[in-house]
Amino acid sequence: MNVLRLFNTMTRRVEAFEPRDPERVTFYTCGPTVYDDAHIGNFRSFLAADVLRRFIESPMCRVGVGDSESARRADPPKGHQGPRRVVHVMNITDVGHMTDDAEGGEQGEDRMAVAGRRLLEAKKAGKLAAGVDVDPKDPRQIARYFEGRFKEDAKRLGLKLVIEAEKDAGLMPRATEHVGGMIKVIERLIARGCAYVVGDVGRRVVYFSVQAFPAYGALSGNTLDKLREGAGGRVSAENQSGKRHPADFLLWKEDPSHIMKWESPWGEGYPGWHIECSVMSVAGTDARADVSTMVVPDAEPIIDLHSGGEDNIFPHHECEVAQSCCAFNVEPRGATYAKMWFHPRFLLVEGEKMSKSKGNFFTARDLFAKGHEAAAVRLELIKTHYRSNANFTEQGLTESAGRIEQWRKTAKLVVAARDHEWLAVWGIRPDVAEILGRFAKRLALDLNVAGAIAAMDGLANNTAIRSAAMSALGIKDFEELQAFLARQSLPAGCMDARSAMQSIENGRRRGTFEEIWGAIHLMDAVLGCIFVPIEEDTTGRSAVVESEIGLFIGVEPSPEVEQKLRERRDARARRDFAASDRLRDELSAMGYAIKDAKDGKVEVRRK
RNA sequence: GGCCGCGUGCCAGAGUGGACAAAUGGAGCGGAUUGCAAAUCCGUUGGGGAAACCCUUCGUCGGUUCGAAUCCGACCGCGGCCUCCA
Repeated sequence: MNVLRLFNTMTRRVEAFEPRDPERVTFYTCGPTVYDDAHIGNFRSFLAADVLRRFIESPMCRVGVGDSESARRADPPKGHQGPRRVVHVMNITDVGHMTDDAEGGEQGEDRMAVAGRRLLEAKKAGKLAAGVDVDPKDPRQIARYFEGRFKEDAKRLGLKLVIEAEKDAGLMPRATEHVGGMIKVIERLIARGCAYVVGDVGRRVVYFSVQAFPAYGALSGNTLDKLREGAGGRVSAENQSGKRHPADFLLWKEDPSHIMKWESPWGEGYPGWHIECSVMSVAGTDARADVSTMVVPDAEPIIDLHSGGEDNIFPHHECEVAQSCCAFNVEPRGATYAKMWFHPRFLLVEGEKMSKSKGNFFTARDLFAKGHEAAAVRLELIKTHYRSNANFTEQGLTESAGRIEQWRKTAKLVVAARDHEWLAVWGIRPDVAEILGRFAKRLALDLNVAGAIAAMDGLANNTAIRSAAMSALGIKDFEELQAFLARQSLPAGCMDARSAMQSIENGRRRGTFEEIWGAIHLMDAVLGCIFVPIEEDTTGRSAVVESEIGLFIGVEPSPEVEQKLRERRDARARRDFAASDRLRDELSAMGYAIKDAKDGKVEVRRK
């Protein structure tokens, strides 16, 4: 099996992923600024990181252990496969930072202040949900409010790290709780001559000196000479005063009048935007690390993997590299901070840039509120290669929902038939090992999720398997199948990898459906779309209410609908199909899709 | 102006030097089923041929190669960054 290869933004090549310790991979993702609800573009990036971390944890994944020399010689290292943990950390940026961040946070209005104003308006308009008690003047309360909402959305979308963080809060550190560490790191940077203080007491500013880090620009291609060339008159003279180089960026700003402020050696003020990630990536991935004393040998990487949206490449990640290497590496020259840089691209909606004015701007909860299941949103957001501009469409969302329904249909049949030998029943036996191999191979080559989905289809969207399982279970026709599917439930989450592997092995040896059951779990542990926590399915689409004539599926029964169904039944009984069709059209106009079922009953769904 | 990613069939989206007329899903078409639908199942979807096979396709134009959707160059288009943004 192939070693995981990814496109590394730092080297601009697809290369083998070689964590320092293959049994414990450190992964840092730049998280949300919690001053508003996260939109689907944010989640596309977070979900790409989630799929990657899930794959790295899968027993199907092999990571490189060779030295970088062997990686360079296209001589693939044998790799490591086996128990592996990913320490995945995502920060919460709850420090405001500026809306007009011209020079790294000195101008404009604080984001939390903007959010507060928006909340205040919502409160006045009565748009805030009942029971929400946020003081729009308190930035910390605002941040907590949106942080809570972010975590709710993220959990429903299956972001594993957010679920883990409920038990281990260190995995989602808050910037406001690490200001002390930031101050320590800034002090180290000043001591090493990589940062300097300008201005008089009362208005002091600490800048990072980009000239102290020769590799500045390696990540984005914006090297210092090119930056100067490209500077299109956007640099305001006002903010340049005191800087040694125009690209120098803010580490600390003394400003006692700011709405969020902390004591520091440079007076009361607030930290720059980039410094928080340098601190939290270390603190989050290694609880024992102390940023005030930590030293990383030579130019070695500090963490294995770092992800963020493509807009983060410059300036944010470029600055992070410079700060972290200068603060922690013995030899900052040539250091890269993270071994692998992973940057998912932006999302288009209906072929256009997402924007509020175009009306194609969606938060995750907008979609949930419209009745879309989180798993479908997840699949739609992960299905396109992370380095392409994905196109999110209503049609695609419907397709993804349908696909998941097919997968679950097979899963329900297979779990019920798991002890049956199926070779004898139907004579069909898909090559499970081949399918799993294909699944892993595709993901291993720069995280080809669409290819992995196709592999999943090979098992979970396979009518031959379904037919065989139906035979094994004695399900004879479509009606019986429907009844079976309504009864049969699925477990809330995937089996752990060990049990899944055990099932595959047992099933294979005994020639039972258990092999497929295990394989579906192993794959869904990465994709995360089939087995979702029961409480996630809040759309109620599986709830069935049975009345004398109707089977209301995910729909509240209403006397009006019942009446029309009865009229239609009578019309059909006297073979008045014109009237019957008219009633169906009327129901359709009301938003219901109907389907004649067994015993003269009619299934009613939302269109 | 500088730096970076992407560009595939009706749609979405794989494929990264030969097994490619191109995975997988959707949509369409034909069939089974249905009063008609829906749902489900089977087949099919560049052109020609009964068929081995031949011709034209993977933004455009060139190049490398025995051979390219796949590698290189230029151009065009989309997206990102150079100001906060996933």
